[in-house]
Amino acid sequence: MAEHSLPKAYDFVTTEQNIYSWWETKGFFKPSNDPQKPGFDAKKKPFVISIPPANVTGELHLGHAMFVSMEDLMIRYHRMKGIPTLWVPGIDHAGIATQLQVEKALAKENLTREQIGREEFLRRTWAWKEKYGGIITSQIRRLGASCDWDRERFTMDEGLSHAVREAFVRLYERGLIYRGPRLINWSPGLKTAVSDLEVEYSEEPGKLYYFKYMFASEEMPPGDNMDYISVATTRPETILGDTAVAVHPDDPRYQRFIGRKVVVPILNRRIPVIADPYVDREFGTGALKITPGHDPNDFAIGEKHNLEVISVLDESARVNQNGGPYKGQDRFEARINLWEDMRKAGLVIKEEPYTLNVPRSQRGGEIVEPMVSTQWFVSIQPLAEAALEAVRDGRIRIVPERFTKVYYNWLENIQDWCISRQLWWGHRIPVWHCADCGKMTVSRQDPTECSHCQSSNIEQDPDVLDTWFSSGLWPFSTLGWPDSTPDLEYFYPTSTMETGYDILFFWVARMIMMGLEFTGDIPFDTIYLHGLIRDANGRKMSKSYGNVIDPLVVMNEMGTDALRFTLLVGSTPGNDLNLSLKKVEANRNFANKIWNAGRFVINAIQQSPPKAISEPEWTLADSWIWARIQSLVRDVERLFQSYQYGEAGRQIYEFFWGEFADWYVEIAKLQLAEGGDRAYYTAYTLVRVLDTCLRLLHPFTPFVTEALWGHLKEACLAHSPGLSPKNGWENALIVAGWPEPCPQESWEKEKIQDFTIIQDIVRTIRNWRSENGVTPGKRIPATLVSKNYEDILKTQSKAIATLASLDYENLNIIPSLAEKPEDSVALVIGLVEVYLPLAGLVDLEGERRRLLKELQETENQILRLEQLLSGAFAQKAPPAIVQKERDKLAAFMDTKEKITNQLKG
RNA sequence: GGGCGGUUAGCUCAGUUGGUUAGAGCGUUGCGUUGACAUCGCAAAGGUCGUAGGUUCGAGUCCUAUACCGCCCA
Repeated sequence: MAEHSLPKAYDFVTTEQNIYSWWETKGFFKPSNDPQKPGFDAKKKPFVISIPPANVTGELHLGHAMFVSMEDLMIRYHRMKGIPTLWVPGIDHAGIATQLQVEKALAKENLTREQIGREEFLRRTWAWKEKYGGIITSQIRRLGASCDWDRERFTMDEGLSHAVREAFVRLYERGLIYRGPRLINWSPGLKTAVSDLEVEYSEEPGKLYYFKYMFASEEMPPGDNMDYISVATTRPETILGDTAVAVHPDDPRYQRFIGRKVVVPILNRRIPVIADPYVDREFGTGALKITPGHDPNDFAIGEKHNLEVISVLDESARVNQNGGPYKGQDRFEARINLWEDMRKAGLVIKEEPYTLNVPRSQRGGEIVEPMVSTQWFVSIQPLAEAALEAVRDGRIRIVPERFTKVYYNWLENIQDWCISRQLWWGHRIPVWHCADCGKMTVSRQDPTECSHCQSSNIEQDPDVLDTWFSSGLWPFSTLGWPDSTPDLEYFYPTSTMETGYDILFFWVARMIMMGLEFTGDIPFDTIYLHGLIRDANGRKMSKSYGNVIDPLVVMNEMGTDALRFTLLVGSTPGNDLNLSLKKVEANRNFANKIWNAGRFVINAIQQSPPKAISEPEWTLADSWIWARIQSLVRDVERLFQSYQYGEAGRQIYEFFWGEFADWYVEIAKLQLAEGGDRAYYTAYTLVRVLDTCLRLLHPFTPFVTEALWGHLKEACLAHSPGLSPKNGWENALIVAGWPEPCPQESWEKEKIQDFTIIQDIVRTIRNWRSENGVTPGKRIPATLVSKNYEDILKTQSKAIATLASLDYENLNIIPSLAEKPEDSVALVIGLVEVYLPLAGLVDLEGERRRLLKELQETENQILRLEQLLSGAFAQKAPPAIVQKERDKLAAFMDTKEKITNQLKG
């Protein structure tokens, strides 16, 4: 690349592609200390992240963009610090989602999976995975993800499948896995159990149905004219599965009925009236029908009272043989028909509008049915205890801290984990049922015979495991567990788990439970949770709203760096981010700003002498920018250490644009024009500051910084090697050293103060010019008066003149002035007075009003400060703070005097 | 019902050991382009930091209560 021909605007399209493949082929993504390579040092502590595996069916969305940006930032930061860094990428098999994709393809051929059989179905699914599984990883690369692709894993890999089987068998052997009928959430559409976490409750309008539960006729006590209990339900079809009616034990309305029998409508089964304090006397009629087969609360009551559990629906949620005449009807159809029949039988009392809490599947929204079903479960209690302890005792820290409470709350109330799914795509449960003795064989290797009776008449359990079962093993299975591989030995436990707070339960908690169980160690010491990304107005992105932002489109239009910077800087830990394209646009501009500042610096290198003749004499601007960048480095380090990446990014942005580009670069132009050593040392400062900024920005905006850094390095080496960093240039910015903070030096504060005065003077003059319509190009004479700062002003006269568009030939700087110059306006900036000629530009009356307004404001401040300093503040506040306020007061007094004098004149 | 978060400029949001004139981006208004950058520059207008109490010399920041919005769990 010819150094003279950097394009005028940053071209992210070609840059991104070139840079990424360069990084990858150069092996920069590999850990610098690798147990698989010679020279490995086991004593160096690595920094490790295992990626939250993306669904193999997935298309890149902003959630991916967020976690990749965040994790890549952490990885790049640690890598630049010289820490051996590993980021393990991978994808998961996404049981249901993938199976649906393949079934959809089958449907196009008019086939179902049942028709082609399990084996053929799996063959096709693997083929599908081979074809589409790489899409998501290539998209993750586009985001700049610096993961070690040689270590990429898939949850259905041989190795990870091995880990899954080992985990299952170990839990089984410890007695923590059991199989049995329990009430679970059933998806009638998918015909599988689904996780409690995958059910969402939505409020929907419905009805509350009141009806009569008639007492069994043979029990009618003489003289009691009450022949029924009225009961209300939102789901009449479940009446078919009722096995009791419950009332509150203290409810005087019903106490006398407890223990008697009532008759299930239409079916005529006899069921008892029971007493249970769970019943809410205020709700409905105060009497509750109990359907243990189709309601979780009723199931619990049923267990307590030893009630029969009747399931009245089949796996498609049609009424089964227990539903008498309604057999074969869909659950909603049966609701209507049963209610109609009850109306005919005189059992209906009334219907009321009622807001239902409908359980819907996260996937597709179908209404989930609580059903009794034989499934596999993990006894979660012992695992949960250990997982709680690991966070309680501080071995694992959650950022932001408030989520620890959420974590505790969930684990303290956790239910046994239903791990079986009635799918074909997934890890098949390693249990074989014997047709002869009926016992189960649980095995790491596929057995040929029953371990109990040696019969070969065995068949593997048809179910597969919940995808989260394999994801839970992810931090260690990806490193080779259960084998004690060099990777596992060195890289485990990993360092930080970074993910969205929405999968704290789904995934993070499970990784902790399983990590502790199987490795005896925590899987990571820090959990960093980011928020969810919403649209510009805070609405959830969804296809039906049409407000989905596609990160690929954004990257195509504005560049990856712009998107990354927006996501990283716009977010605070654990808080949702409202993403607007305007923000991305602003950050695209920032990338362009970086690029152009770089072009300027490179040009400066080329225009300056290749070496210096004497020792440096730093200008005020030089010293100021040095002091400021040191301060920035300190702040950024502090913020990174406390996970405030967004704030760190913002500060770098402000420094780069607002201080380096707006002020230092402008003054540098003058210094460069002086030529000689002045130009050389200015170029030196420009290079050092830009280099430092590029390093600080690299984790945020890796592409533009890497590209520009390469040009900078090249320019220095070609033109003035003396401008290079002390230890020379590294091979690439991605592996360049992170700027290390050093303690503040004594000169820094003063230089910053002095330069701030120059800035104030320039700003005030610009402001005045702008307000008075003096064209920016017009150079005007000026007189600067200041006893205290005469010297500084004199050395900076050229800078002040240029930045404020003053006529340098007619700029006077003097310690004091006997008399106010004729026809001029005075601006007061602290201890400095600036006189500008009116020259017919400004009307005197307007000028007088301006001064009066300023005087008023100054007097307000004096009053405020006098009150402050005469009160308790002066005694109780720290002396340094008080002194600061005293100084301010003195400055305002001075200003007041000056303004007053001017008003006199 | 329990828990958590939010409420700061027209919009979207920063503001983490409390330090005394509250910031940014976008939008609006005015002015400005032949060498780093119009993907820009220089300025301006715009805020009783949800409300009410409290702690403190000092509160956007800490405490209590409360309103509204949102999320999670049941």
